Amino acid sequence: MAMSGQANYARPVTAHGTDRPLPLSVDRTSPVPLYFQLAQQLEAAVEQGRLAPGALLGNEIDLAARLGLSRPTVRQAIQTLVDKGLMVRRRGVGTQVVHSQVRRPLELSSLYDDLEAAGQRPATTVLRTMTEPATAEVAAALGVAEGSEVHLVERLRSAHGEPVALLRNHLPPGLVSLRTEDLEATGLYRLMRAAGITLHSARQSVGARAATAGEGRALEEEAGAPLLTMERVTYDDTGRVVEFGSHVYRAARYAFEFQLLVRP
Amino acid sequence: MAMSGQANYARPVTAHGTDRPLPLSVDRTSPVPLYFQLAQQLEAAVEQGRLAPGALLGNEIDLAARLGLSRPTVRQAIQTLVDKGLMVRRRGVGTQVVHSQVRRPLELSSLYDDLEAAGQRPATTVLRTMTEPATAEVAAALGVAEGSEVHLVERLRSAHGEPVALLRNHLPPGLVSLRTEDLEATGLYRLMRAAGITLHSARQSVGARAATAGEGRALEEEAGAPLLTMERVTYDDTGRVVEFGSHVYRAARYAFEFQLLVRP
DNA sequence: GCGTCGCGTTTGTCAGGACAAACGCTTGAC
DNA sequence: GTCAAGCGTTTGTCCTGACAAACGCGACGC
Repeated sequence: MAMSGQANYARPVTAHGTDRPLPLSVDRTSPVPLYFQLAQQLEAAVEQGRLAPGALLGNEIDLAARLGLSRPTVRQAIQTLVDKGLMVRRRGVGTQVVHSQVRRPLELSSLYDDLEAAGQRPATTVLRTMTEPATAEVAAALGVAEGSEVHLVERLRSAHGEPVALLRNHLPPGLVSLRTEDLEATGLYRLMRAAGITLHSARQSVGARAATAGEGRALEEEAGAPLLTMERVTYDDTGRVVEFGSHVYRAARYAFEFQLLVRP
Repeated sequence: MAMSGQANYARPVTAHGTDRPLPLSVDRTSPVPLYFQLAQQLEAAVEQGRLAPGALLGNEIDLAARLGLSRPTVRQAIQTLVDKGLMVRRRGVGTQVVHSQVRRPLELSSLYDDLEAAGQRPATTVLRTMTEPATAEVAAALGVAEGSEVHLVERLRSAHGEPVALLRNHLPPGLVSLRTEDLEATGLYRLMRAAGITLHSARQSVGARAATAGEGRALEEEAGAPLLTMERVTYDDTGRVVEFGSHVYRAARYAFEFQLLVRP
């Protein structure tokens, strides 16, 4: 490989080890931000293997010149991919694609969406919807006064006709109207989004315990069978608590998978 | 509140509702980046309640002028806090502190560090360290050939004299020297970091199952007792797999807590 | 042979400016 | 009274330019 200079420095972005440069371009007439267009194209290239793991991205200045962009814009695009864990920057070396299967971090997802994405055809049976006075635990989680009225929803989530999870949710009053037909047609999070609530973050606790007799009956397990438990408090973007969920999953049918990144 | 203009627009950063501005300053002689200094001060103010939830941060231009910084630098500082979920930006409104208890996202942490941080005084007993041929499952996780030699470590982790978890780790050969005295004095991740390995990300799966007879004996539970299980594949920053762990936790003694953020 | 120095490369940080888009409030018309 | 338009505010995006710090490699001296 004859190169003019001395050291073997980073070559431009090439497709899978060849010297053919990756086709990258941005559309300035599009309302999509330029940095976002570039980030999407790079991410697609990584996912499709056109940018091999370990491949160097070529320096930011050249990349910017090639695309007719400024360096900050290119940096912003790369930064979003670094934040996702797809790439690593190294001063004096360059930016390279991280080796191997790095999946996306777990999103704030609903079980319904998870199952649907896995092609499992989720179904929901509403067991109860009612309004009741908040217990101490529920009041603390929702940030309301103990004894004040809150909504309770109990649902059984199944996939392929087999029960997967028992879902108990408490909600502060007046946020969403909980109609049984809506709850059985889709997930709770979709209903909230449809009601104009912007979900922001959630605090989860995942543990395990033995099934009670009632849980066993609902989930078609024996009493004492191991269950995976999840408690979640969800906040919207103004910091309000919008939901407190206490869910139990059949251990044989469900596990939480997620990706952790070290914050640099 | 007499203001010159018409609408009640964002006031400057004030301490807890008063009109006393927050003391913010940067040290240009410090090697710490300016944006980082500012981010730290703002984060500390939020944590100490000097910046109340919902408080507006005042517009970026004024803030930059007050600190003698440029707007991009101020934006970079704020952006890190937005990424952490501490603040929310809204165009035409301003940046405000998110309400209430938003904790940090779960870091790629070791059980040892978790317990130590919780003041639990962890102790480790090494049950086995050996080298063995990789099974199909282990080989797939570590990315080595089936049957090639890999290290295996089995440890019992206790807190306050009571067993908490049974830890089985497989490691590719030649990465770290696994001496029993080191393993009992600290956690595996610390040993890796000390060996010059930069941890980058991990893929985890959390589930539940019933304890086997052997697990029951080790953890002082009965066979069939519910256990929390965690499998983890850890990568360093070059994408190498550095560890594959299969851990079981006593359900009564441990749960995973973490914070999820919605990616905008 | 081997370690050290220097140099070029590349990313990290920071400045200052400009225009566009979203938001909330006020004003005005009906 | 109610709804629409207008306007100022604030963040979002993008540009150009500059210097500093870390890294890897070759060249040099021993």
